[in-house]
Amino acid sequence: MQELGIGEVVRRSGVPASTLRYYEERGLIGSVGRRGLTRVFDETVFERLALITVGRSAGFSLDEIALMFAADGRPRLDRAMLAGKADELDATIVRLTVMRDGLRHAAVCPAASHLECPTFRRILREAGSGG
Amino acid sequence: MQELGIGEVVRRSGVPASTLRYYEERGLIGSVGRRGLTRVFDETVFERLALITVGRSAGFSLDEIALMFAADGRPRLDRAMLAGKADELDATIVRLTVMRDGLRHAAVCPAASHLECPTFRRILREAGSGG
DNA sequence: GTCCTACTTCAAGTCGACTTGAGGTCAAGT
DNA sequence: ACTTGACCTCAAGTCGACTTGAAGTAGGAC
Repeated sequence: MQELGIGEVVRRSGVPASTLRYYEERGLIGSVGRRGLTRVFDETVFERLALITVGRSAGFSLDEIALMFAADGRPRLDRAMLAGKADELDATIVRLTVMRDGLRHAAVCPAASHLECPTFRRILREAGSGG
Repeated sequence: MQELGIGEVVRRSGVPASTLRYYEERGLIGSVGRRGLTRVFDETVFERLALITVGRSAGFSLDEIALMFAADGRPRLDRAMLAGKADELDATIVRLTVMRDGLRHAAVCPAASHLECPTFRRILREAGSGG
């Protein structure tokens, strides 16, 4: 597989070098090795970065994301954890959907304040009880 | 409407008093007034807190959430902004859905490492390009 | 040989969102 | 009168996720 310098990874991923070093330090991405001092990555780093980005925007911490990578070690626990995370995500998706609908409504609602709009308030109540 | 002390709000919302004070300072919730030194809230605070909670888990900053409340001031801009936020949310929801599917798959996938699983990698690629 | 560019380390700084702690007020109970 | 408990303010601390800056190295162009 092709070897990549950090600059190349920065260019192709848009992730700053400082962040890449930080992720490596945290064990989220692994450089293949070193050529002298400088890190050498391979193509798989982009997949990991994609997963990190998506995971972050899903509200997972870097530690949690790191756990998802841990292929070695107890796979049993790992898989249960993944399913758990999927459930968490499901709940989040529901809440976001409610929020999105609320915003869409508020954007066209004639009420002076969104908090005075019955529809918006109902939506909020649902979000509060459901989440 | 019924007047509530901060302790009551804490009990019914689960939000710590320190956080309530902080939100008030940031202009996210307004106490109705003061009775002596102590803050007095009314029932609408729960709706606001619900919106804040949902908004936070949707990845909005407190500043952004504060803007959503601003009923006064240019309503035109406000509504466009709300629609924009709704679009952002839509994108987020798509990404989360992809992530959730990826996790669900990984939870049952027989591959040793999730990164070796073709399905998982395809899902990631989609997430990366779509996000 | 020295300049440039791309990399390196390590410590410290930043930012958002809170939390914690010290010290004070006030009303009610004993 | 005094203690208790719920509240207050304000400054400082914490935590996660990075970023920034200073100082150094390694390899190629001139």
